[in-house]
Amino acid sequence: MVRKNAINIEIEKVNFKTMVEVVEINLLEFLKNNSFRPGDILPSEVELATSLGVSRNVLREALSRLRMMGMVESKKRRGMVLSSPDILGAMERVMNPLIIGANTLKDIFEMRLTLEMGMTDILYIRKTKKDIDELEIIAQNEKAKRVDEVFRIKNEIDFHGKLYQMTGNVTMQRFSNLLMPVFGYIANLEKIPKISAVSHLDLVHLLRSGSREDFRKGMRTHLESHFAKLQKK
Amino acid sequence: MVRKNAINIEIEKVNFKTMVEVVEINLLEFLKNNSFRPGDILPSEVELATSLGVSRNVLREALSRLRMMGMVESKKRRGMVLSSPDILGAMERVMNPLIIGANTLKDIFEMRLTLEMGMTDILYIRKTKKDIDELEIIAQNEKAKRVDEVFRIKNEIDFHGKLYQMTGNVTMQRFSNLLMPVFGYIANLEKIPKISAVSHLDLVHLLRSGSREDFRKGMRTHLESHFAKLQKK
DNA sequence: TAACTTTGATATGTAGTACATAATTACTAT
DNA sequence: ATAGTAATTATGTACTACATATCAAAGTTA
Repeated sequence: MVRKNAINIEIEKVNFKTMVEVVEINLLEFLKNNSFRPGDILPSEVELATSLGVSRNVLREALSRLRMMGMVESKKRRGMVLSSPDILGAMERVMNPLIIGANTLKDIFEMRLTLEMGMTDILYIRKTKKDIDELEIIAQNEKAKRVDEVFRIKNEIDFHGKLYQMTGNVTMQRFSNLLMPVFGYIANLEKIPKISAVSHLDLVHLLRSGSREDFRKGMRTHLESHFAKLQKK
Repeated sequence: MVRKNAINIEIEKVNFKTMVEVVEINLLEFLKNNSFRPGDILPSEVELATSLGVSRNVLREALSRLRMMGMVESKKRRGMVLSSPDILGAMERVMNPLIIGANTLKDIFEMRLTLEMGMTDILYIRKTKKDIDELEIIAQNEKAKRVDEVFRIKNEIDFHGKLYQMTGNVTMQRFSNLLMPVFGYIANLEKIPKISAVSHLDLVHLLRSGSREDFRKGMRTHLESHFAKLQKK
């Protein structure tokens, strides 16, 4: 390949893809274009490799990525089958606040606030007495315990985690579990004020006998310190 | 290995991990335990392979996964450096409504509703006249165009996509872009009613001169048909 | 004939070798 | 001292080999 000038060189470098990356893209395209569905059996590794014109090595490195996402499962002799990917699986592995960029951390924190402000409607559709009772127990526990920093964060995670669980939306719940470490990390950095005008226990009572609007406003007040911080920037 | 009974066999099968999976976990642990930070240089492939007791082949299949997440970047001779992962990258690749499980699709759809109900506060912090003007143009466009099903979905995506963009949260915006195909897919299946009590244009006006509460209620009414469907189940 | 056993074939999983390529370092000659 | 060149090193790709699990078919026994 001839390199004509600096600009071309730059473009080449930016656009340069290893064969593994290319094969990964081609595989995804192949599956989409041929309308593969979960349960369908893929061609064997050697077939794929030869038809893509790469070594089995490269093909397997690309397949390894699909396997990580749960999109491909394989058994010896039976071959590979396409399956429903686990859309959060990959995220769960890399969710380490220490290596994620600061901007992304901020974004994630805001998403958590957004989800909790928006969960009211679904919460009111799915809430049960049993769940509210359990939530109340969590909220009461924190009063009993020592007002320790570590415990406080744990309580915060327990309480809000229970709320997510009450939505009956397992994907949202798992997503929130990813967000929690980030919350803990930021809470630790920023030393969030210890008291809010609306406590967890207040929220429980609102959820039990208040209107949707009441609960939403309560949640907004409960999260006020976080929103105030956003406003400053 | 002795197989005592059916239960043990089952347990063995569930817990069975390939060496690639084990190495992937070990690598992530290794990086976490040794406090690697973005920019740090990893040991060479041969060093890692020998220290983990596997072939370079297996190691590279595991590394390929980290590379996919953007967690590892490598240049010839220079070696591999740890970098900030792209937490949504993997999700973007597998977000194909046709292969994602029905339950997950439902969850994703609910998350979209939750985010849009919860985005009000951040929207009011970040909104600018310029953005609202642009949003209005989008809302007006849809009146001009033919009330075609395909166009309707496109408009819906344009409008709500613009809202996400207005939050200034690129992660949330990217996330919403993932949700949109799912929305389109479900909208196509369920034949969502064409008119809502609160139109896009109404929302624009609320956002421009109404209070937070006004906008939130407007959005709730705008999404009513979706919430009504949730209630039935 | 039916049930069971054995054997063979096949696809994935892992290891190892080889070599190309890019980039850094060391060396050499002027 | 500096420009140019050679050696070094780590990744990227290819190929071979073989172990292992599993399915299928052939063969065997009751």
